[in-house]
Amino acid sequence: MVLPRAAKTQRRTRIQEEKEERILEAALEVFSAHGFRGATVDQIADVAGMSKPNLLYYFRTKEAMHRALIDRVLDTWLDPLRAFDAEGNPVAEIRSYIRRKLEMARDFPRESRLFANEVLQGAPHIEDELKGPLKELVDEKAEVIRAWTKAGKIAKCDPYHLIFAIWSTTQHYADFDVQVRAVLGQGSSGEGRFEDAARFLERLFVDGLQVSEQPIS
Amino acid sequence: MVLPRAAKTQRRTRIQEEKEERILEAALEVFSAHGFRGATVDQIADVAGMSKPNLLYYFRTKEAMHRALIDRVLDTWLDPLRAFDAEGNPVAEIRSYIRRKLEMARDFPRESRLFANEVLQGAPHIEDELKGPLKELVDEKAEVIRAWTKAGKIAKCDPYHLIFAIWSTTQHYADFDVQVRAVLGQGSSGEGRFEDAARFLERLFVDGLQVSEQPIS
DNA sequence: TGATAATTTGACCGGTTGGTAAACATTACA
DNA sequence: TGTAATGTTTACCAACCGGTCAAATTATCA
Repeated sequence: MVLPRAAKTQRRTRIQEEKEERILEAALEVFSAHGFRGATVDQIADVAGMSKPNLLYYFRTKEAMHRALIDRVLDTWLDPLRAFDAEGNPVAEIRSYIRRKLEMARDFPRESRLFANEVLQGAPHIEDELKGPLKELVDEKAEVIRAWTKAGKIAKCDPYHLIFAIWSTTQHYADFDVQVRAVLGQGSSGEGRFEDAARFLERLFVDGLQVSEQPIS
Repeated sequence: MVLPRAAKTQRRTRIQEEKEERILEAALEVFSAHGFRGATVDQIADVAGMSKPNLLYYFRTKEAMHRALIDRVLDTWLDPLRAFDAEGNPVAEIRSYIRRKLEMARDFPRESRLFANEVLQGAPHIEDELKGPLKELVDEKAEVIRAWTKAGKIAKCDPYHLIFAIWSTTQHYADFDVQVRAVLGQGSSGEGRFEDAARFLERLFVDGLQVSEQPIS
């Protein structure tokens, strides 16, 4: 047989799982760094440590690899938003969401850039995911937030733009990492960056910039 | 002479200025939509309405075009931050900066995406600009903000992360436009999006999410 | 073990890409 | 007007890219 391929076999061989794993890891590395068009199959094969035809034995096309990668990563990427709890304390929930998102920007910057690259260029490969599962999840959580504002538990605000603001501020530290580093300079290049960001963002979202304490004098 | 090129001639001919203008406009369109690597010279030539060799007569290489485009756009892109006035009212200055940045995201989304694409992929072509002029400008304005916090005019906060937060939240509406549209759905597809965002962001940065008025009941 | 299926590889292909060479056309200007 | 500089085009190239193919190698299991 010349075309068993992963898709046709009922059970995954040990070797299949291992190789597909290695390929997707390499694909994440390359796609996140160069975008879909900027990435080359040779590059991915090289990072995965196998020949190009061998790689194409497991994923027929570059698009198939990208699709498989998106499918695998999207779910875990949305986990923090799913954890948003309608029953919890509003301010604590938002604070916790910010913290989780920031941790993901720190620990999984490649995943963040994978989506950023895609969305930035018009989301040609993930339009359905955006309009489908993503929108539904956001709609659901926006309703939770709206209930909180109506109950007077947090300040009245547009829940969608609140979510956008949390996304953008946290993912900024993954997507625009080089810029953040360039501006902060060598001094703050360690992990302290994320702790400072966490402190700032928690305060921003909870208190805003209005003076909350009187100056010491 | 076979190599007069723009660089060699002392004075720019009328025709040179016109063509270079058209080329940079087309380059902005294509680079911002596909990134440096994703853009092709043929595409740019097509959008500019001229043949590829003709285009390469004015800019020797794809890189030269990109470089010229960056140089031209970066200055105006940083204008809002330059307008940040140390003598003004702190809260009013920040509010005004947010508004300007949001207007730029609305009116010049291509410029925003041009930089976003570049930075996202590690800023291989603008590293010097980031570490040089950008960092210096940010350092200067951060000092202004720090003075405000020390004087107790606004809440104590890290000025760098404040600037990052304003950048990310405002540019989000340009860079991640398709995602914003997908999540908001058809209903809010008009310009109202930006007015809502402006209202939300002003409130967020000034007041935070803490309840500032008692619920009506 | 032997045969069958699964995996891997080198050679290759057609299309695209950034860029060039040189002939041709147009403009500027003495 | 004539001519030299400037601008434009057609044809082309070498490198690269996604993907194929058939042969070779390795794993599976009766």
